[in-house]
Amino acid sequence: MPKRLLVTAALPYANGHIHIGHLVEYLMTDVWVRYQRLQGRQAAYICADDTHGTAIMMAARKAGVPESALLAEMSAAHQQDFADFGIRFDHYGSTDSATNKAFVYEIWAKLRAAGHIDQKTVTQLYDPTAGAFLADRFVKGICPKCGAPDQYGDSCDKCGATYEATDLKQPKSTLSGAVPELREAVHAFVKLEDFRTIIADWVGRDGALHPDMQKWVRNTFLIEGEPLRSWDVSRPAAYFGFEIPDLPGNYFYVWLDAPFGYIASTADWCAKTGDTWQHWWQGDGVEVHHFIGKDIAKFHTLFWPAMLRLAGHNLPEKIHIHGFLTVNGEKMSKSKGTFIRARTYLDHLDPRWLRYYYAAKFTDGAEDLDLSLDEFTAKVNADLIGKVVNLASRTAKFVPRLATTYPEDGGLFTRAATEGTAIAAAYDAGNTGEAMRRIMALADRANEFVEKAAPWALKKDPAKAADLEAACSVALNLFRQLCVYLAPVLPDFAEECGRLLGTPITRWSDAQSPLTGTAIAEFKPLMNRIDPLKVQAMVDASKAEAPGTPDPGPRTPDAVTDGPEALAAEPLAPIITFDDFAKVDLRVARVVNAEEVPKAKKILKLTLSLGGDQTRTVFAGIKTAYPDPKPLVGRLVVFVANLAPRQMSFGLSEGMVIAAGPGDQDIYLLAPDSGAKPGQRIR
RNA sequence: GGCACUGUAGCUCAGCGGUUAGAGCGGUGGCUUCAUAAGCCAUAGGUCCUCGGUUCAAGUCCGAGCAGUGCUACCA
Repeated sequence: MPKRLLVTAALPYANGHIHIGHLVEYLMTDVWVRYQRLQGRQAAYICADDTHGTAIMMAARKAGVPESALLAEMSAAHQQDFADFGIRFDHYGSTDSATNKAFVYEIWAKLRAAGHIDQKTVTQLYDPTAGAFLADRFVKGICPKCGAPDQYGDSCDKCGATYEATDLKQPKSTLSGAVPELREAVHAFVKLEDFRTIIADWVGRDGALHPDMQKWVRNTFLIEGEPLRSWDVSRPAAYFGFEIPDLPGNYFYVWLDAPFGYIASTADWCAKTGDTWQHWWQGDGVEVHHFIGKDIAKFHTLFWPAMLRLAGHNLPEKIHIHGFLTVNGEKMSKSKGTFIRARTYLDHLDPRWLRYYYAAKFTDGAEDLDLSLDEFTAKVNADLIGKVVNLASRTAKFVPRLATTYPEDGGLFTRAATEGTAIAAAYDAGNTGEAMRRIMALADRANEFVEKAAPWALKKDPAKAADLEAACSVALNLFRQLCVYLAPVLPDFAEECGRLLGTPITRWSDAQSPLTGTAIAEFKPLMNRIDPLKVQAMVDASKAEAPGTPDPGPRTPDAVTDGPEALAAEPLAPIITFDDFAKVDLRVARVVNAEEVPKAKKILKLTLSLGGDQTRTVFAGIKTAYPDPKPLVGRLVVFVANLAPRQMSFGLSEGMVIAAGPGDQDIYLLAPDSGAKPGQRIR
């Protein structure tokens, strides 16, 4: 007996617009849900905006509006973007709802009652200007171990030391730039170890996770002899979220309430339809399927099964985990115009093209998926236009109706009907790419048939009218099969095919028997081919949207408009005295040797000359930006000469070189103008 | 360094113990001109990363190594 399916996609954060990376997940889920429905299964597709947390709070403050205003606007934008890509949710809710609050309060009561909560006083940095405690990522300062500046509050990016944010030297809030002060606060922790067996059993359940992800969870968290780390689920005010009932002034961490948004959104939907949420989350008749990206696997594979079990709900039947999107083989890049918002795509291109291209790339694994814009153009044009649409386009207008008995076709239709089983299995498993390959193979065979039957030749000979009708009836029925198989990906192909052949496509089994005798309506173009110029226009528009990235090319100084992002990302530090500054001895130095360090991904070993026979060795974390050390040799750099030496696993580092930029590829060494001599002091 | 994944035609990938290793795109040559310059046929192109092992038989299983990717560690 078929089970009902409750399907969710991850809840997009209300702090930004949907982009083509998000769409991987919502399209993957949409295709799967549509497939299941074609098979006659009852499926609910539930989503919502994820609304809580510090980031939303700060965005609202910056905009000078209440959070609710921000949320309403973003929810509307999200839903419009999804709708325009043909992503059809049964309900799109919000985690900032009374329903969700009730679910969160309920689980909280259960956690308390069962003794799964620990409370510990945590000394944490507090931003008096913003009036908020600072999560690790909102504090920057000097690493207590190695003295590196500009480090986040949890670990040093330079020496790798991990520490508490309170250990940072000269900390400052990235929210306001204020100097944080120490304040004590009680935090609540869920003792995750209490749920170890539940989690391990669920992870081991056949089919719950892809084997690769199963290994990941086991190797990363379920390590023998190591208890699961307790999970800090509370945040002191100010925080945008639900207040904890028995800890006034404290709020639930966003990742506690966000997943309950799946259930709350279901409940809100059920309230409209007269159904009950229990009908979808409890008992034998239903399976829960979550679609998520690999970045949030931890929350869904550890915390969530534990919470669900305690709440008395079903554990997920399967968590479908996908990888990230790359564009042209690289991470999406604002400056290259490959960070493309859903809306920007829609302004230039047909959403069905992306639906098909993504579908052709989906697998059941968590590997990244590449959108090669050239391949995108070629594949959509060749497959959808050249093979599928063309099949109808070249046969539909020759005859007024389909033959009353299905003609002999050499077994083509039957073979394609049989192939439906394999295609269905591929869809079901999430191997949509395989499904697309099989469908296109069928399209190839259908076009071969048309080629041999040559209806355009038969048309010229009135004596062959019966043959003409037969040929077209076969071709159009093969086309219809393709439309059925493609229906989860391209629902409007199926719809248009229904109109063309006078019989709607409503079920997967419509591909099992040919249509006969129906009148053929006028053929209308189903889809246009992709014009590469439009793809380029979309990329150009995305580039233009990217802040602070003027087009390369000749620039005059007054034409440069530098964006505010860099400063906003890291506000100015508190005022210091000249004496403070004078303590830092900056020197011009020449790189006399630069080499890679074995076993270090980010480190280069630099030998700096201060003139004469004075040299210093520095291990600098700049390799990501300067992968080849050779060109560095000979150039002048700015060197912090009186920084305390630091023993590192590679050797002794005697200072540091100064560079700008946030990290990774964006690191820019400073250089004095020509004429400066190694050893000269910089002041 | 740790854990994992990947390495097959120019590109994207399929094949995961069994005949001469496949598809699509791209290349080349031809045919067709019904169709949104679509389609069909033919053809070139491969040490299936390397080295060992198991087996009657290995891209396909095992071991080691190399390379790439992701997470993680190192990163004054």
